[in-house]
Amino acid sequence: MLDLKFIISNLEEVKAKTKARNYSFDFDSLIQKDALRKSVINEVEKLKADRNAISKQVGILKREGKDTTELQEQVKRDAGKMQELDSKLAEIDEEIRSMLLNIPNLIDDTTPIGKDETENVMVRKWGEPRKFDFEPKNHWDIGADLGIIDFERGVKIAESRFNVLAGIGARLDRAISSLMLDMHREKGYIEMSVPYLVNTKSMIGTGQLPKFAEEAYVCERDNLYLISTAEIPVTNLYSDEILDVKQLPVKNTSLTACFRREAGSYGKDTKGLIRNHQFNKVELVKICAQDKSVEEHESLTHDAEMVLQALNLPYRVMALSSGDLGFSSAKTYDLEVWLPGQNCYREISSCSNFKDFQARRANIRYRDADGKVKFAHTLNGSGLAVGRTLVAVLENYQNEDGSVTIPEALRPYLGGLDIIKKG
RNA sequence: GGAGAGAUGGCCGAGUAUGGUCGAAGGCGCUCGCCUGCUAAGCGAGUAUACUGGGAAACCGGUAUCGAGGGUUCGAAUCCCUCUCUCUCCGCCA
Repeated sequence: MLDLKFIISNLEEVKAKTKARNYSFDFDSLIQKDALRKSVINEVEKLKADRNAISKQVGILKREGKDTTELQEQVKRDAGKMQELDSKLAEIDEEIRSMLLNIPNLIDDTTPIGKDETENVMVRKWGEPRKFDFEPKNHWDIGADLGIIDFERGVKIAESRFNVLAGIGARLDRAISSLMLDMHREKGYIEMSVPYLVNTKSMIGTGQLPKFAEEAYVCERDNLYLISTAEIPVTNLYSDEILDVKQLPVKNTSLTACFRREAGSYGKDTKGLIRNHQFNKVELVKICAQDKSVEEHESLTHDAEMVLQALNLPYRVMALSSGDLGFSSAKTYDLEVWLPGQNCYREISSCSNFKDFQARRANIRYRDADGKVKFAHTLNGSGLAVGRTLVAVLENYQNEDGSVTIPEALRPYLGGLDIIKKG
């Protein structure tokens, strides 16, 4: 959520930056509403000031045993008017809030301007794609052949885009998660185990609601939502709290299942593990002081990259262009891992700096060294998507005979196992 | 699921019977100053937020906020209603 005063005093900048992300918003009606709001406030507060003064007078006179009937009558005359204005004001406030909740974050000045993902900018590249002397297979073929991914039964017990990992597949998934959590813990992140169901307030806090309601699974009866990312519970852990600047930065990591309806993506990535309704992800979340988020964003991205390096998976870092940027983010780096089976780089992590956008919604603040209470900056990134990492391992480490070599870094988590073979 | 208790500032906690001088005692914490050869202790002062009007600003005024929403009243932390959440006991259960 943007600060209304900031919008008003920097209207042209806000309009331009909103347009840069292909968003249209009627700022003029927001400005009008705000003007209306101020005039109503003026009117009603004048009435209330009078009322309060008279009431105080009544109290004093009563104690002296004097008659106050006339004063009381005087206040009664304005009671209806006050109530009317109060409810009008409440209505206007609600309208303004709902408008504000639907305005995306301002893009950071270093975010490249571009119409969509084709204009994302590569920041750096790590590792060289392996040269195969055979035709590399897709992970769904590798997984099915090895009997470690069971797509049919996933569909049977749930619906399409659900899958089952079996045997070494399940263990590999767990090994990858453990490696990630251990690496992050060594970097000072605190591991958190959090609810997978959250309330509406939390969904609004991080920006999933009200705008993206169709993306979320809902438990209507209990008014709870399945999380689409650990960002939601882990960031909202600090909602309505005032942290001390000495506690910052808060650095948390959390492994959760993530649930996404993937509405509107029918036909895309229907095969394999790339776009499932449920997947595991290790998330990194930071809460920091306002002047620290730029460097914290860089280091968070670096922390996510280290997992790919530990697994020796080639990747590139892309700065998302304004047109591809998520609603709440000011700046995002996507990590894209090389997938030889599909002969392309695919997103495996998204590291974003939200600045104070989420903090305003979730009311996450801190007391700075100067004693002032300020909105914190929030950041998060996948570190990494576990399912997609599994995909990358299968495709990059596949052998001609259909077996898959286990990356060195994962072997300690698999009792020293170094290769997955058929049968 | 049944019965009961509760929700007050950064935190703890009084106030609720008897509505008014309560933005709210006291304590802790924090900030500044003093003091002590360091540390601790001690002494003094200060210490909510949002909105809004005026002002270049420092600042000054107003309104709101004691879980949320509504009601009674000239006036509500305090009385009434609804809701949410938390805790305790019982039941059930991984």
